[in-house]
Amino acid sequence: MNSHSDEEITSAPKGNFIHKEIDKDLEAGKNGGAVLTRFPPEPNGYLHIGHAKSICLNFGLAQTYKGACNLRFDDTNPSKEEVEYVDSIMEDIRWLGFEWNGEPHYASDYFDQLFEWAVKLIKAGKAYVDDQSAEVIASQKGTPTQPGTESPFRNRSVEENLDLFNRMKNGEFKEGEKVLRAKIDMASSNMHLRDPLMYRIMHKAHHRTGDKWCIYPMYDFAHGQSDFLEGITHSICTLEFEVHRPLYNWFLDQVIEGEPTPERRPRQIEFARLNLNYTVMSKRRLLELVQKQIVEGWDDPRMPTISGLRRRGYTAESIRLFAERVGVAKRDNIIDVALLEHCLREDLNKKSPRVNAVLDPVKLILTNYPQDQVEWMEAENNPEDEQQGSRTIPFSGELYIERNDFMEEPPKKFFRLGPGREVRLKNGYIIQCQDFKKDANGEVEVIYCTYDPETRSGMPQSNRKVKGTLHWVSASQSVPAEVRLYDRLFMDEDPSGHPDKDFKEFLNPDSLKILTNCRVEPSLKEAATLDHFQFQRLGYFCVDKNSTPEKLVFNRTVSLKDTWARLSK
RNA sequence: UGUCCCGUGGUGUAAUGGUAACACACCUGGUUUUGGUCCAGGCGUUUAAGGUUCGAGUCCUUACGGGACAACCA
Repeated sequence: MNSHSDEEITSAPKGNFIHKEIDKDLEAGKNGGAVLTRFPPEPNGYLHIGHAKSICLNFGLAQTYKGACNLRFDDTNPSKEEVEYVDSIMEDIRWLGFEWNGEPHYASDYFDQLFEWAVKLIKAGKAYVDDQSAEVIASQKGTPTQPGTESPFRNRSVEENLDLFNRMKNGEFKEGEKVLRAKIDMASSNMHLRDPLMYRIMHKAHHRTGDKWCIYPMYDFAHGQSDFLEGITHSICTLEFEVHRPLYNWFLDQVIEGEPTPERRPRQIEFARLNLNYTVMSKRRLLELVQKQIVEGWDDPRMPTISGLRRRGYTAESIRLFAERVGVAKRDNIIDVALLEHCLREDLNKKSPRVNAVLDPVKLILTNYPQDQVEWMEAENNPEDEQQGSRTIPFSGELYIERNDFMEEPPKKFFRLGPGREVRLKNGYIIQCQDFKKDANGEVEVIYCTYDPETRSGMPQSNRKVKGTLHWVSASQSVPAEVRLYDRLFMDEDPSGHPDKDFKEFLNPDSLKILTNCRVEPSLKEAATLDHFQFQRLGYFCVDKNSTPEKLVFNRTVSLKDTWARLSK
């Protein structure tokens, strides 16, 4: 009878503190029960994993409350912003699996309205034009512990302010000559309330409004009002804007004053931004990596950008899962990148086919295998998912195995090949090492083994227990490939914790290793760009965007959890 | 020295004032034709001290610790 409310109770999401705040607002009947969030990037760089957290939060909130989420470009500073960034941001959001509400919005859409509101503040005696230089204004601001002093221009008449502001707009002044400030309280304990700047002069073309404007609003004068104009109900941002909230509300109060009570009034809620160990997240630093060509570009697979992660082989699902697992709170946090990697493995484990590849090949000859014989062995594509079926792979008397799968003098816990030892070749036969040959440098050149014909995979005798199982490819049927092993870019756990130092000190010299002699099974010839695979026992790989049918290139997305690596440590 | 925010295992996130839970990491063991996956178990009594209460991670006070704020950036 009352199944509706039962359902609501049982299906109620756990929810973070933001859900609770929204629930409170809803219960109080605010905003007519609407929930409209927004994701407001400044188009001055590419989106990174930290933005992904914010995107998942804002769009996720919209989904759970059956509301919507706007995309708004916070483009109030033409000196930093470019169309390239606008495009990449939209692509990345879509790739993550989200669709914004209607058309994208731009703070620059509201320049006319903001100008009018500025005039309104001037007329109300709440804003004034200041002729002083940036340095003088800064020195009058005081410090967090000492009050500021008032500008000598603070008490200009409304008429003079109006005239000056219009002339600012009309381009009569040079950059830095004048600014418009809000008249609040130079003694406030909150620095942001000490007559903050509303407009500055910039004789720069804007990527959308062109040369129409030469004065541009500051973030504080644009953001809250943009939220208000769009009908945003919950304006979710990161912790550093906490001290801006009184100003956010102050501007809204001024703008609304004298108007009928608005249907919706936006409310700013702050949460702690994402930090990942071994990872630099600041846009300034990432831009530096790109400009100094320490990385190939914004989508370099070592970058924490969404496009970099994508090229590295991260799936959108894994990033959404990660965003869910890191949670949302107000505590400063440093998430272990191992969690990100875990989320990826969890997703890739169930969807990526297992294939054979040998990264560092050494030849293995089966001395008792019929010459020129080729057998096609059946191999499951994914033991985690029968639906993915199976394929056949060529087996012959001349194979390649991984160089480090053979040891001349194996230590105790080494389960793989050594003189006299037996191992299974995955999907093949059990073999025994009889002999090996070294080259002039003392490197193992060829390993000679015998195979046991009764132990072919699937045969009755094949159940015999052996300690190890190796992956392999047939020497003549396998195809050459280049494999790029990416590691973390920084060695320091907290590279952003040393703001004064040149971060080059913390770069990991092994962040990229290019292996050119790899061999992969023939089925990979037809691999499509960005498809991901689990290379048996080696990790998850994807085809790099620069790969061609003539030259296969793979990126290592993430390694398998490697117990042997830990044992040998 | 001011204002604001935050203190729960190694790392994160939970817990109508009522037995501290989940995930990652780590450690043990089991299954396995991947040293993967999967399964089972182990690892904290909530920064400290007071107070309110039958009962406090949760409320109050103080201390201590961490963070933010002094761009014509967002």
